[in-house]
Amino acid sequence: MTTTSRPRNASDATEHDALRLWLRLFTCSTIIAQHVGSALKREFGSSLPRFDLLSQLYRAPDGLRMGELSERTLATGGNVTWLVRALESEGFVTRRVASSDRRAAIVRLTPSGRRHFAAMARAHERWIIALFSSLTTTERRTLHELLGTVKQRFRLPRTTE
Amino acid sequence: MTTTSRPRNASDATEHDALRLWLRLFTCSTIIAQHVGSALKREFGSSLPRFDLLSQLYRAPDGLRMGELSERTLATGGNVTWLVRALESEGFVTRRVASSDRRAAIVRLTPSGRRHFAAMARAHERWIIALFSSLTTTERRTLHELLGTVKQRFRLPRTTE
DNA sequence: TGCCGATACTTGATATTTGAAACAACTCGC
DNA sequence: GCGAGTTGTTTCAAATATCAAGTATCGGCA
Repeated sequence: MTTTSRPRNASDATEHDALRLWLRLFTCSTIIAQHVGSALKREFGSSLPRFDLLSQLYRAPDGLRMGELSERTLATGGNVTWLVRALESEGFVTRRVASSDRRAAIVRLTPSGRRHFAAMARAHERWIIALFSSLTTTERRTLHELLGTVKQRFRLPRTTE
Repeated sequence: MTTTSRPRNASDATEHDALRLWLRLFTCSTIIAQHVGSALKREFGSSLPRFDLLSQLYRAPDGLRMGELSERTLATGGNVTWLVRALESEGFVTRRVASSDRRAAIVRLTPSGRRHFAAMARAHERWIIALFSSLTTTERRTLHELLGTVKQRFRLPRTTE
């Protein structure tokens, strides 16, 4: 069986289009994530999930609940519990019971955590800029918008299938 | 906090541009991966890494070495060993020592593995097409090309930093 | 030959992630 | 106030991933 040339129809192209696109999206994301992740580990003894979690807290001066962290970082609940415990033991975050709801825990950055994150963020920024430097500003914007459309798809109610 | 207008310089825009882009790229990829991964598990008792590995073998009728699998799937060596062992025990792949190099193992899809993958691929294709259906053909092509440029960056020799 | 530095892969210890079940604290209608 | 269902979080075991170190083989060369 050499060079299987099976018949193609019009939709075939679309299908392969979408598949190739997904493959490439996944590859790009994974490569960059590995790149950044290993750099974070090497230079800061950290990781991408930790960085991601800290960055959410950095933007939320009033702290966030575990559930909010879970949503925003795309990590599962159990994972957030685990990450926060580790970061807490290193003194980067604190937890306190919410006054309004005693089930909920509010997580905040400590001053030390804030400094730690700021340092990582600076380095992170440099790496990312370098990685995307092969695109023009316009291209970056286009890419951003197209991905926005894709992402949109997930906010909508379940598709009919 | 309403429209905090802090001083900006020219590079500021670029930086945030790149960061936001990376964040969105990562988010899109992760969401789709979770979506597809859980569907693969639910309907086929499989996972994205397994699917990925099988798809590489599907395209390589002559089989692939462990090392090649590792490169192509972006998984670490140890992980590939682990995955292949699992798939082998389920009868989806076989391993044999390469005749040319007794260190190397050549992995191939079994007929059963081929059928298994084909079934998953059909479903996978449907999901992906649905997920990207909010883009026009042209947009998909543009996205694909832009990501290609980004990916390119990693084939080049180390950047000066 | 016989040794040396690469290579291809596996192993084992450890780290991380997931998913489902378990808990405790909420809310609401009564 | 009292259950019944909800919600926010943790726990625990199983699945998966990583890293470093180990084993076997190779290719070449003195």
